[in-house]
Amino acid sequence: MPIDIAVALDAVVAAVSDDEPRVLVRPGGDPASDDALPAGPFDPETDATLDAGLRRWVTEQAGLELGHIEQLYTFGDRGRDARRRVLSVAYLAFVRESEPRVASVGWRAWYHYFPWEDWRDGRPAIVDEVIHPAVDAWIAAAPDADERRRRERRARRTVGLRGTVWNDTLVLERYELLWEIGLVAESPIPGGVHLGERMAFDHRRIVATALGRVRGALRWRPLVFELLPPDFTMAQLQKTVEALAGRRLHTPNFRRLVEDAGLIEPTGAWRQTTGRPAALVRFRPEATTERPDTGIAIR
Amino acid sequence: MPIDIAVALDAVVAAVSDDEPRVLVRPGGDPASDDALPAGPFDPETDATLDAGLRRWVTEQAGLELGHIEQLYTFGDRGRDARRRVLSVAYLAFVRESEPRVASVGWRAWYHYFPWEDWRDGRPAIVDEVIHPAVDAWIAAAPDADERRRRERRARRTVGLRGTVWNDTLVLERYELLWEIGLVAESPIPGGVHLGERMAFDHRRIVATALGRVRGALRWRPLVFELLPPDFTMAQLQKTVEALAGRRLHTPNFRRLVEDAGLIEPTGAWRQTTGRPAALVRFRPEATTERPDTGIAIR
DNA sequence: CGACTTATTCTAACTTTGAGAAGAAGCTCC
DNA sequence: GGAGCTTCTTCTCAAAGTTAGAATAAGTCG
Repeated sequence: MPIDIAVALDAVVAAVSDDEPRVLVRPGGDPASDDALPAGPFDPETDATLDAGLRRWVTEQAGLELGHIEQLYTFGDRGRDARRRVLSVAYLAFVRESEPRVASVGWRAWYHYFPWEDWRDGRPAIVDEVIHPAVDAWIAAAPDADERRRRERRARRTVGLRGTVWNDTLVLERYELLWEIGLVAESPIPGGVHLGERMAFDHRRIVATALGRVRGALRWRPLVFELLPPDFTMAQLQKTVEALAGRRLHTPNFRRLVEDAGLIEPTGAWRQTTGRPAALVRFRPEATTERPDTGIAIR
Repeated sequence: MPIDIAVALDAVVAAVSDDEPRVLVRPGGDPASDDALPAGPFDPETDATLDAGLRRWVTEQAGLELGHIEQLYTFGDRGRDARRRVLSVAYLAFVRESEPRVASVGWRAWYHYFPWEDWRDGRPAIVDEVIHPAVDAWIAAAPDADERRRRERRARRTVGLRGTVWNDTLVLERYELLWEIGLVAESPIPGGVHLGERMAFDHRRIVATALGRVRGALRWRPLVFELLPPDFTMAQLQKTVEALAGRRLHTPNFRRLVEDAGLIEPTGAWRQTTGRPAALVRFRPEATTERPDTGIAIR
């Protein structure tokens, strides 16, 4: 007979504004200084589904109308919340740039919590100056050769140690490594340098899961369009993708990729810029029936 | 204040034997005739994590040692289980072919529940003879033009209507469409033809989620190797991938793909066949650090 | 008008993929 | 022992897709 348990719904509400991916946070959680994700109870009496429950309380609390939502992960580790054992089902939700901003909650840049994930202005200095040295020390401190080999392999895979590739979708794996070696404030390891801003409980881990999911999904689902207004320019689309992917893309190739995939169509209108005017385009929903993967297959 | 609720852990335990992907089921659930997934309670007192809870009771009940496990999805819809409102966290687990088989539970072929997903011997007849006509009728029955367009688009995307592509990863979306139009026995729509074998509760939906996940993950993670013995031949690997993907692959290209990705290395040993002997190979774990995606990028 | 900015198109080298042919190495059977 | 069969393995070549850079177009600003 299962023992009953409280279930909470955590929301990672994502938007992109001013070319910056942002997440909705409750400023002042518990402890007061840390940002926390908005969370609400799942009430089996009133909510027919988990999705409906999430939409209900986000609308109630933040006054936001959510677009596409999807389940992220269910967290049930002991010690997540010191006060009480809860299970929390985390959701990822998208909101368009045009949605009204609310006073009771704040929008924080995603890379505020994960500065090492933003490669748009080149390789972040902290990767070579902080992360790699710390990871090297951790590998050297392995108790035996077998463990050292495992650590070496893991570090190559997650943080591109010794010239190996930096896989931009491994956001969670990277955060977990930094947590283990004491480079983030939430880590139980005392002292040391702490990267990025901390969040309450295990919320930064949840946001890492979300960012990884977004980056992965970008490639095979038309997900960016949930974050853009109905009509947009190619430059706007590219900036949004770059913001999420955390790296720059080659403009002519990006354009060809998106056009050849039939993902967009011209609206016929134009938008003034400080240079040549840009054609306005819109998403083509029929694209989803024409190709197996309807994402922006960067790389 | 959240209301407490019972939490169950459902397991989709997958293995491939005799070139057939199989799933572990409890024969005789409730009602007695339907196969059910093995499920156990999550006990917050004894289990530190959800993963640990799952491993504990699978070992207890089925005597199986699970390899890699991963969380699939959390289901909380009202009406899933008529007896009581429960939340269930579904997991996907892999077991090697060599693992002992247990008497109390049975291994059923995946395609027993999803005959329309197996394209290894060509396009299944039921696609053109049953599914497409029924989907056509459902589109024609739309109340208005707008809804008809939506249905048309959805049908093209999920079941490849009117010559569009059949996307082999959309297993869940396909099952849900068949459910909605009454082509599976679990559907609330009365009468009609029913495809595949039914399962208890919403368990077929969970297995559909698992199959879709496996097919998707195949492309970017070295997941097949969890299902194979340590040493295997290229033909064995290809057969296993084909079994999961549900379609045939071009042997020379498959070999080149896997070899060029550095996924395998020769063991030096050979295996007798009824033709030319085959070289035995093993998975190369270092591959995970050399490329961003370490899957078998079929398609 | 000239300089600058942003958008858009073009092109050439290179890489990957798709499909088939052909060769290699065993077996069975006459 | 060789013909024919089976399975494994290598090769080839055209088609398609990707990368990177140059060039062009169409506006704004001073």
